[in-house]
Amino acid sequence: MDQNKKDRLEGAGWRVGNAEDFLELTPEEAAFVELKLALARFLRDVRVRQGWTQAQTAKRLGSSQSRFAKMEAADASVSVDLLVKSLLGLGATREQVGEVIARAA
Amino acid sequence: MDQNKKDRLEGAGWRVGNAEDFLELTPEEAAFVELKLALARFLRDVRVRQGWTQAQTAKRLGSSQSRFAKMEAADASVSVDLLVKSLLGLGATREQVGEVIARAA
DNA sequence: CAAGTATATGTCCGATCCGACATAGTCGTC
DNA sequence: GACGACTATGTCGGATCGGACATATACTTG
Repeated sequence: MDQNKKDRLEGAGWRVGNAEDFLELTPEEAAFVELKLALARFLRDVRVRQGWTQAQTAKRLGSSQSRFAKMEAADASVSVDLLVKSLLGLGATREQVGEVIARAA
Repeated sequence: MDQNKKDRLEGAGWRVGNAEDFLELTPEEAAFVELKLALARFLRDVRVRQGWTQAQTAKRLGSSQSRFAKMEAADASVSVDLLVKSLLGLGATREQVGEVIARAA
């Protein structure tokens, strides 16, 4: 968010910050959430790059469209285990998974 | 294992391979196990480097010595979530976690 | 706008996970 | 070899996860 918009919102009575501030996460919790989000984004990238639907991809993994949607959304009910297993199941390498975790925004 | 030893064992009627062969894991499953083992080793490194016992470290994390032992052993009852959360809780960064996953043996 | 296709959200329940406790094994010191 | 400190293993009950289903929302096409 640019500074202008931030100022305007705060001028209008809004408090502006990141998820860490808003949800009052500890730094570790924030890092964990970021890590999950990075994996979720990567999962979507892998799927979209192949031109697959969520339903198709879920079937490949022996899962359901709804759960796969939650994976891509980094839903609270989705574990890092599931994200990593799914990525590996779609052909991503351990190296790629590590890179995504290490370097993602 | 060097080739000599491998030959001797196989000559004696042993089949020699890695965990993947022995347990008949798929490549994805093998990669997932390796990933867990890498995190478990890193967790032990972090603890030992600080000169802490398992009990001390577990207490810091709000867990128990027995569970922490299982973490370091990459026990089947330990999730990647728990390993990652524990590492972050001990001060490791997301970048370090990613590097360990990407580059570990 | 109806129908079709894709994605998102809420809920259920069986499966798995995790902290805790008990106890067993390991190692060094006396 | 008894003791103490540390680590490993087995088990249990409560908590969380995950596949499935139902349903909602969003977009496209005729």
